[in-house]
Amino acid sequence: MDIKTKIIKTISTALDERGISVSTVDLEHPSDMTHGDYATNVAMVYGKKEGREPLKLAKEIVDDIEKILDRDIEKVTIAGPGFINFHLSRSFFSGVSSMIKRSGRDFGKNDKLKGKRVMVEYTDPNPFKELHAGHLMSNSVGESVSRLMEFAGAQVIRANYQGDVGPHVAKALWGMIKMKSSLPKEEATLEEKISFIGRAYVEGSTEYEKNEETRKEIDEINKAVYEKSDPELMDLYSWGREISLVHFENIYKKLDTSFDHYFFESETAQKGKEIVKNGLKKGVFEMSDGAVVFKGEEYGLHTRVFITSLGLPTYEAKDLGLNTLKFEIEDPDLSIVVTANEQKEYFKVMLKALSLLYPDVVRKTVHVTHGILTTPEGKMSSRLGNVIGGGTLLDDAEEMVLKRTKKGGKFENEEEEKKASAVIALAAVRFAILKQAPGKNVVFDFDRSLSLEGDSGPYLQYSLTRATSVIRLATDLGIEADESGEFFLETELERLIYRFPEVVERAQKEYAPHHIVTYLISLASCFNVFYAEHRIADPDDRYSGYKLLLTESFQTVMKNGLYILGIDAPERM
RNA sequence: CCUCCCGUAGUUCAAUGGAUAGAACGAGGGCCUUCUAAGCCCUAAAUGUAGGUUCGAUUCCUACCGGGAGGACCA
Repeated sequence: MDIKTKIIKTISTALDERGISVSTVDLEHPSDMTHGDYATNVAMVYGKKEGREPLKLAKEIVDDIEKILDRDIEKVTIAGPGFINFHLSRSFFSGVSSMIKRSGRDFGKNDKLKGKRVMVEYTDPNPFKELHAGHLMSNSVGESVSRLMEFAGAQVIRANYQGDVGPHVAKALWGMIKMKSSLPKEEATLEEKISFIGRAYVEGSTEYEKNEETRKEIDEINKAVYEKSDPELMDLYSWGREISLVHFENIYKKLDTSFDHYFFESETAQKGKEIVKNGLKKGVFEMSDGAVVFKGEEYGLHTRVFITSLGLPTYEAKDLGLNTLKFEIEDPDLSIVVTANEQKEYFKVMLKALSLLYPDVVRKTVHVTHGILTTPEGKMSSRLGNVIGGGTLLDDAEEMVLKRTKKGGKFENEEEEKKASAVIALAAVRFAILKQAPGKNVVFDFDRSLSLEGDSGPYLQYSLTRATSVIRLATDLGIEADESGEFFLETELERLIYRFPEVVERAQKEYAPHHIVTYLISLASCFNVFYAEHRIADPDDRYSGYKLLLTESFQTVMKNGLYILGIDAPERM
């Protein structure tokens, strides 16, 4: 039994003996560490309910608890309007450090989803369009949520859904046909080919807005792609699709994510259409102006088109296909979909419609949203030309880091420096995205958002490399880690380090990686203070063994925490 | 017009209904002959407005003000 449940049990027993029965006991960490390590407000809450003086009730409870105090709890005190504060003991802290060392990579894990299969769908870029900074957000959130689920013992299936059919594809194809003379040759670089497709898309979508004639042509192309009716067009289509996908793979590699399953709109479209047709018979959908729509108003939502009057499935129909297909193929116990929060209302409508046909699928589906990324000038849009490319962003970040490492990185050779720079750059990007609560928008200003100092990914990595390096030194000096820290000065570091599993649990429950970020920042800060105030690798100090043990447990927690964020750490920096 | 989200230091973000609202950047001042200064220490600086619920509200409710997203053939 861990310390938290032990304290809760003790409190509820004490309450029970006074005839006060409670379902849950609120136990929190006081924001001010001088108030102890755990605190409860039961005396205030139940004192009021039972018509008793809170302070008096608190005193009675404390008397009861003191009778069964064990070695993990130093003392129990009453403070303020009736808080009961628990102060953990020296032996608890040193015991925890040993336990963390034994657990290693498993420290922080739990078995809340043991044996369950969880599918997480994220990133979702569209072939023929640029993978932009927004997809990086989806990727960072999705990857971190995936790892959180793995920390709960689940088997995670990473899925990526890519829109390889639809109007945006038709626009790009139209542009490619128009610009056929400058079509890159086979031997051209991938960048040249990608850039060509990008220009073609911009050309197609601007003309689509301006020109009635073009609009018809593009609609024709759209239909032809769905029906695969024009072999020559399909050759061009396959060429562009393939190049986009190879380009995406390169970026996924940089992001250190790999997917187990790729879904494409070309495969969900037909299935989605059938679901809608079936639903039309059952009265879930209805005809309106030649289109098949779902009337969301009956459920406090809004109406959306699922099949256009041209007979083509929209995104909503494809999503019906996708979400049922997931269960046919992998049959997950939980299906998590990560998208930008601008799709929140849309998703409600789609899921409502789906729930009327496949209630089981919807019951197991969770929608996690991330904020949209805006530049200081406003929302990104390809029309305004202020879209930040995902690949470009990563490259620029790496260049910025390289500039910093040149100033004084501690690398053995240039190859290591280059490799480390990529790892540090990714940390800066991931951190900037994951530091805020999910769903909140991010105003992205390159220089300010991608900080290498203060609260940042590199700050976390730096604290870890310091720990790693001092552990190396201490080991060389023959210092051995041991628990005999009984008389050693208490630090905030040990009072934070054991909380990691609780933080993980909360982040899992809320699908909110930023709790990990917030925690790791204060943990790193505590370690840096500890590092500044104490000499760890000191063979003449009788407590160096304990300091080493504490450093090792910090190293483990930081490593595991960074892993959840999708951040790797360099050996040196 | 309707629905949803958001208003916290100059700026970017935190705070399961709890105790003195935490950080970082920026500003000012200090700390490297001792384990990595991408670090540490000190100072100044914030809950949009008005009510309500509560022993206690940044958090919950109502109204208003301000910003964003969505709202029939895009994704």
